[in-house]
Amino acid sequence: MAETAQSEVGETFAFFNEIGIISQLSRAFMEARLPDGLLLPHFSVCNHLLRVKDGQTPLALAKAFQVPKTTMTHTLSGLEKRNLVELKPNPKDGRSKCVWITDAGRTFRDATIQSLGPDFAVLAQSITPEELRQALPVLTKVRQILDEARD
Amino acid sequence: MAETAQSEVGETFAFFNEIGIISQLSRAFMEARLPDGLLLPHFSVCNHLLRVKDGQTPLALAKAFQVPKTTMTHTLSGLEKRNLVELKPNPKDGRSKCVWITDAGRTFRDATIQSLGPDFAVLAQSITPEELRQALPVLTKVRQILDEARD
DNA sequence: TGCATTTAGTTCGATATCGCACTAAATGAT
DNA sequence: ATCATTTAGTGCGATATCGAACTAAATGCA
Repeated sequence: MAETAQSEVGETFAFFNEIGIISQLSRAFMEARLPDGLLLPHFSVCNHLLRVKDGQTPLALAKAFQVPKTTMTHTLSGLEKRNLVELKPNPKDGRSKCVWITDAGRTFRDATIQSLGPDFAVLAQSITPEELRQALPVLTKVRQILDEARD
Repeated sequence: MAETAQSEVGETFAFFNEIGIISQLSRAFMEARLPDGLLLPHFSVCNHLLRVKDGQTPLALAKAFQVPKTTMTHTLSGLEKRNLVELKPNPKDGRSKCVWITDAGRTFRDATIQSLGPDFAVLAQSITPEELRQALPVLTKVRQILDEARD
């Protein structure tokens, strides 16, 4: 253990540092395109409901995004207030609910993706989709490791 | 533009999605090791002051971490209250200040890195430093692009 | 020099995030 | 069937984050 090079520790920190800063920057970019009081988590949930599937429970969504369930409750209440999602009772479980996207929610998600076109174009000028695609497996692997280690 | 494949858009989203979740997870891991009311930004600032250099202005730190200056004010006030950093007037500029790490700040940073040893060991079991090192250039490039585009 | 503009930092208000404690329903063991 | 335990979601309080407006100092320009 004492053999673990200091430089490796430093590089690991650097790795997570970059991750954190990119996360912050990309979030700011996205939110600059979103209307009124909607933030990245609102979009992410709508996108997830459409990309993956509808009718999931709030807890399943909280796990998918790795946020505490109270945070998901808050996010969903914001979406519901704007009629972007609908919460119905879960027929399989009386404690639970199911989250369904609405037409307005789909429209919101599509419009947001549209509005990001210019930003993606700028990004694509400097970095190829190949390069991003190349990095993705490592990121996914790191995510899975952290995910499993979270106990 | 219309030629831009849908799949590429999807992959770009996936990329930033992974980034966001890894950021969240790694932050949670770090904060689980930190004492009392100290959070990741507190550690990050101390680490930066030691790794890069001491005596920088709050604004320089805000830019380094890509956070609004009001957020940095808040973070620094937390560090100062615990005597982990010291804020002195900037001799070159009467409006400004310089942030210096204290002995307690150095101790805090070293102890935190120590305490992360086990987590890093777990990580290293599943992914080699080589793999992280491999992904780093892409991340740095993405960060720089976003950074420059931020206007 | 005098004055408009820019810049560094803070204050303040709004709200996102999250831990803790709680309720109600489901599950499991006897 | 009964009752302890677990689980899904919410309410509440603390605090992190951030935008807008403000103050004071520096800068630029006439």
